[in-house]
Amino acid sequence: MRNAEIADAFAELADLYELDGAIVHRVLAYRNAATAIRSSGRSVAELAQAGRAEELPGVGKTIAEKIVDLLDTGEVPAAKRLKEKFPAGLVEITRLPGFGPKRARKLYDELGIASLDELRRAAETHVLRAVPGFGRKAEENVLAALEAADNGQGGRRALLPEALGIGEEIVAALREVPGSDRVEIAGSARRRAETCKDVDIVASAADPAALVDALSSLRVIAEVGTSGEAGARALTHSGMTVELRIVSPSSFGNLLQHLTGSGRHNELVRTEAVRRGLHVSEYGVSDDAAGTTHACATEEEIYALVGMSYIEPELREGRGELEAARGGTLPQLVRVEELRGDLHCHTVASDGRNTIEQMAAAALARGYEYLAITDHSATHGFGNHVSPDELRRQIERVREVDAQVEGLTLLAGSEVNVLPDGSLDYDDALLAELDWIVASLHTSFRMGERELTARMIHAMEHPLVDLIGHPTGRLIERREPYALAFERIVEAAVRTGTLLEINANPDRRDLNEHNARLAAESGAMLLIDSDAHGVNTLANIRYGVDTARRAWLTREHVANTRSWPELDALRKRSRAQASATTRPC
DNA sequence: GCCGTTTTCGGCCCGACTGTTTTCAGTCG
Repeated sequence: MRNAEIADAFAELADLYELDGAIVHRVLAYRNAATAIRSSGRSVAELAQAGRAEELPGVGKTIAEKIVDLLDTGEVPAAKRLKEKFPAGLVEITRLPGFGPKRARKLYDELGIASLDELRRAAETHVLRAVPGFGRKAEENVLAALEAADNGQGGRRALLPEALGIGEEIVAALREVPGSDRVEIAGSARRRAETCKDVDIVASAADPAALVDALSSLRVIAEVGTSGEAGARALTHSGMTVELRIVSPSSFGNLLQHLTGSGRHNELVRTEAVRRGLHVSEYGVSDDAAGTTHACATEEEIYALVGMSYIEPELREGRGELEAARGGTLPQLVRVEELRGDLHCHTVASDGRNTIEQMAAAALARGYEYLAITDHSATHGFGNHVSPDELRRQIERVREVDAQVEGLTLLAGSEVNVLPDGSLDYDDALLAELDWIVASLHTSFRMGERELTARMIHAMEHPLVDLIGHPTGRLIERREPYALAFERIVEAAVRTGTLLEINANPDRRDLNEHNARLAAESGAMLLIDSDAHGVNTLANIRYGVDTARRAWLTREHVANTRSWPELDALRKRSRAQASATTRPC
């Protein structure tokens, strides 16, 4: 059973306990456990079966036992009992905006409402307002929320580039407004999460009204809802909510920290503060003993007050960053400027939009020292495969351009398909002519875990495969990862010296932050690539760096922070040669 | 239900908003 499935089961159990009236802290304990399970890079099923689930933060004896029950029987016994007690539609009602377990439960007890349809009817016929605590407005809100849900609105999460694009445009415009002081993106976009529900912007300004005016006149903004001195809430034409909050410069740091989150991170910071007799809020850090409140212009001041070094936004997820910040062991996160080359991109030879020359020029303009041209291979369908003869000609063209271009090492590579049996779709003699080989899966995803894992490991054992491209095959919000035993893949990567890619395409970001962190901790070497299909998408590399940073990676973990000769020396074909030449006779 | 440089028991972040009620519970981020 996958981590996501186990996490879903415990998140659902939390919902059910909440409906059942359990104390909030117990419910929270289940939610926290679900989050820890979801973000574990290791297989929680394997961990639990080995009796080691309690190693996960927030998982104690009880939940560890329940994980084993779930694995053994396919269901947590407590969840089974509660599902018999509460109809499935009740949980759906708790997810409606404005509804939680208390209000859903009240309608169930008073009116027997157990589904969204029944709720709609009760609102339409004004039966709802007979229940204490519900009135005219509640009925209107129910109907509006149900309509929004029917239209597929509500709950849509944008990929990071969409949210960042909106946020960066707004920030740039607001910084130009006379009297504006500081303007920053906050929220999940600042943490560089894979998806964002809305765009949060924090500002300080001498004239807040001018900022709100400027926001409402921006091209991206369709309408401004509520607005005032403290900020505004607006909607973009694409349907994203933008939240602008304005404070005095003296507490800019407090609001920025508060709105950057994550919720879990803030909760942990505040718990740590309470232990020191302090209370952290969006307005300042108050001191019980002194009876004073310290407003913080910068986030650094807040973290210093609670005894920690500054924590980069990408790490603020409640995954051990507080302990590291207390102990002074936070990683020096890899930066996009540290990448010296890109080793996965496409040209018109397969499905790219630009020529080798154009890609080389664009790589030079980015300041790269090297670029590998890795078009798709012989069996890549979609009418853009590269036959063995075409690959030979492509290698020649790469060599010619390499000779012409100053300051860039151009590598002749290929993104080779891993066939269902784990073999590659060019013969070894041709592969040996290439400087760089990415092996990826593009077909036959629906194999069982055992077969698919063996298939990928077989490819990794090929002496010429340098890198596994987009190793889990997931597409964010669209396609689940392949059924891989990821820890086996990491073991094989370490054993064979095969690099694992963080594919920076923002639809992929594959490896994800959890897998990348596990791989690095296990001693595997990672590499960040754009997988660009044109000159414009080389810049996508930033999203791969975002994932790497969220995975706690330093430049040491990322192979392409090295020069090409250094990287060349550490890959497995060089190591094999080295061990062959130093072997005693 | 989890957890411990206060604790193996007794805590567990903080504040705004909403709709309802008349002082606040529930929801949200």
